[in-house]
Amino acid sequence: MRYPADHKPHVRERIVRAASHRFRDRGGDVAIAKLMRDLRLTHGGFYRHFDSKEQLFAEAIGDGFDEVATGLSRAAHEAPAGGELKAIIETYLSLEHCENRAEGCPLAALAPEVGRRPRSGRLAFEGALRPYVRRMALFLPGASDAERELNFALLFSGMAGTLNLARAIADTETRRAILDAAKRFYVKAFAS
Amino acid sequence: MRYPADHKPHVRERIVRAASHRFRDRGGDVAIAKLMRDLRLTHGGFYRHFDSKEQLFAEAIGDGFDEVATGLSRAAHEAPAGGELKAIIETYLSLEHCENRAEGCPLAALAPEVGRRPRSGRLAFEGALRPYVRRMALFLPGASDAERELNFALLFSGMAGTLNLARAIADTETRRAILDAAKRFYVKAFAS
DNA sequence: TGTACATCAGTGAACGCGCGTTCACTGATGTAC
DNA sequence: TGTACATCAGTGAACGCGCGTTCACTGATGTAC
Repeated sequence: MRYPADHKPHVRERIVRAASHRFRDRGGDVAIAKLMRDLRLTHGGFYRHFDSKEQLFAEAIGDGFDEVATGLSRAAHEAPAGGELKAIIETYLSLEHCENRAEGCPLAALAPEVGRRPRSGRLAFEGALRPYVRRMALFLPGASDAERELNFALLFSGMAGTLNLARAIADTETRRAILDAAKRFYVKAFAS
Repeated sequence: MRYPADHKPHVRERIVRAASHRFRDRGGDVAIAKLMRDLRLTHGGFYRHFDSKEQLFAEAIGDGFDEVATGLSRAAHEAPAGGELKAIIETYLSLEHCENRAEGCPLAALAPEVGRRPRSGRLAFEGALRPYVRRMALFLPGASDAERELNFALLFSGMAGTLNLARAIADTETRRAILDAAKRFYVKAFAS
């Protein structure tokens, strides 16, 4: 082969990673040609790696959840013992997460987008969400897996909604006030 | 004039109303020509009423908040005394609201979309949001306006996030479980 | 009252643009013999 | 070892499509005189 054996999967991974950031930043409004150009490739080659933009979208969401779960897990492990969940909540609701959509939680950035897609797209989303749920559930209260997963749904969907409200507001001080109030609220509700 | 005096504002209102439903249903992905066709008009006439699609978007959001505030206020007034906020929460988190994006809360359907727009778009959003805040704050706990408005931000952004998660999930039973858990959670946190 | 003109909401062709996807081609390297 | 061919990731022109916006035009009715 004219490229090293691991060349193709490596390029594919770069495409997914870049797409993951762009989709979170811009919603569905991502052009294949521009995405490829940023990676010093041309749009024609895209279809050597993916069947369609739709397939890329599904994989990009999975990659995004993985990236965020890793970041939040790190925050938890750096926290003092017993303060893991508090650290996760405060990291999720930080001004930094609010201002960095591209590296942020796909649940916040893309859930409405996914809700508008056909059933196949929603099933792909559920599949991508599952590892995120499992990794975060480790830090959540609850007597059973089912209970912890329901707590994940409540806590993370609530925080995602608050993040979206903060992002839709122009004034930084109002943003900060909302995020801080939400930190207190969710820490009290889930991590006390 | 070749049309009755109130013809133009009446048509304008019909455009905003229809756009409000379509934007909530489909996000930014709304075509002016199709929108006008549904109203038995042609796309050319659109620009007699609006400067741009952007302007329509801003007005449509305001109209959507008004529609939802009216629905939630009605639910509150039909509730037994003392149960107003509980009724609002249970209406917001109902399967019916979940399944009817087009008539649903713009905060859930459009906040991420707005967060991606330039500052002018976010300011327009804040302006459209304000009457919604004021009308809902009437039913919220808090010792001052500021406190009630912060509670609005927490409760409604949280519920919006949960609605978006439920909408992104394919399975109806999982949806219902999440919505029911959220009802209990938010009623306990804000209406007890 | 009658006539000529002005108004303006609505029409539909047209423009320019960007997009997702296809496809014949390139060219560096691997393989067969 | 050397030569002819196969492979296939990547290229870039092209296709077909839908969109936001513009603009010359229509035609019913109001106004000026």
